Amino acid sequence: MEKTIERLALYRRLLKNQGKSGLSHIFSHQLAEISGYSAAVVRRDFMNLGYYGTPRHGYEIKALLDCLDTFFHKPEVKTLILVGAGNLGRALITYFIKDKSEYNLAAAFDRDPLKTNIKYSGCPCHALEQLPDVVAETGAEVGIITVPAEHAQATADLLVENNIKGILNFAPVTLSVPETVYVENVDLALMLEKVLYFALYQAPPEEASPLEKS
Amino acid sequence: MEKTIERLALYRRLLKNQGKSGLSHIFSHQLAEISGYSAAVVRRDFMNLGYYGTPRHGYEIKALLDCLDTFFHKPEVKTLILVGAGNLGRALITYFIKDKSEYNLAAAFDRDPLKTNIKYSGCPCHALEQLPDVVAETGAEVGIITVPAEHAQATADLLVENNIKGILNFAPVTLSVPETVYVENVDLALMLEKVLYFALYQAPPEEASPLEKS
DNA sequence: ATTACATTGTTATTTTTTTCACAATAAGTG
DNA sequence: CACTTATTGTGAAAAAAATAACAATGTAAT
Repeated sequence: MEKTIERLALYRRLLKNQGKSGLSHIFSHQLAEISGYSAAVVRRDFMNLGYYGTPRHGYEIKALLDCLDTFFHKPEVKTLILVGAGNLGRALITYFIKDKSEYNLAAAFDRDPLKTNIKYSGCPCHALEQLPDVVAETGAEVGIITVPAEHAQATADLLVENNIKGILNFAPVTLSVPETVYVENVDLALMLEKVLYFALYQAPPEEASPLEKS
Repeated sequence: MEKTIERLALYRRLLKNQGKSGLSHIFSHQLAEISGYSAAVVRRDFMNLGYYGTPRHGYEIKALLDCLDTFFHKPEVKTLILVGAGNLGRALITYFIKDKSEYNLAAAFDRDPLKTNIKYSGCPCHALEQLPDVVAETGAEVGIITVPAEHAQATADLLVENNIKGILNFAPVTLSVPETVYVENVDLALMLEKVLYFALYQAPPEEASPLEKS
């Protein structure tokens, strides 16, 4: 159900934006249109979620949103930390600090003294040594890694030692962590490589390719 | 074969780094270890690629890399552009400009005059109006979108008009483009949401969950 | 009421991806 | 040269995901 959960998070955001348009209901094919998936996938996802619409009227946006919020435990605001205040790290601080109501980016960390004891977009950046204390005080449970590749594993180890349960990893490294810790890798170079491949060397939807079974 | 191609790009990078260690051969289980996939997946991927190893010796790294380079058309250096020189955009410029040998990030663009006619990490940033000329001159084929959500579709339209064939989109918006254009979405907020969900509300590998079929 | 029908919920099918399992292979050993 | 063994290549099975198809539903129109 991993794919379904990814899409549910997307639907939730789309519906929150859509809410502003004043409509009270939405059809599976409309959500399909704006999400880029098919109507059948949308209906199946809601079936898995356990939310039911009505024929002719579709899904009631408000109730559906409540259901999605419950699914994602949404009144709870979870606390995050970020390690690595380089260019990408600082950009992500700015990116995530905006969503105050959804997450609480409590602090950033860096090993470089020149980057610490400063606030970036209002988020305090501490020395790495302070990570255990800050995690203990703030109750942070999820960490974002934006350190250079060579320090990524050590950073992950530090996070794991301090009871972080989930990691969003931007370092181009396969992290080794206990299986109780969830890691999601965001490998920018590989994503670009994929775009290059499919955009330039692959016929549009599904035509001939070197890998095709003949 | 989409998943296979994603992994092939990863193997390629791992092997390039591994190359420094001086070893001439590698086993499927070793590559599995460092890539985080299984040995069976690695072998099947190479089978699909059409590269064959030898029992007892495994895969010859140099020849395998040559094969992967060919697959990804690697002597060719493809030209990229980036639209949206905000925090994230500038961070990505720094990120991608390093890989001179793999890609050529020719230029960035922004609608804000304060951000244009400057170089970021050596990459010139122009006004949006100059995009058609710059694309024509540089032959850029792939674009990176890092503009705010409300301008993302207009940016995509502009890229498409100028014959861009692939887009790496960081705006939290489902872009609508002709199906001859390949779009890869990188939705940071959704990825964080996924980590939160699986890290905090989901038993480690595959245990009970609200979505589980009972 | 009755009818028509747009839309849902769900089953069945197909496709894609992963896992399993093992015969085939070739390198080293005695 | 025969024997052992680690490893590959791949068929077959399983699992996951997407697609197709359609009966059930309930709304609205007549």
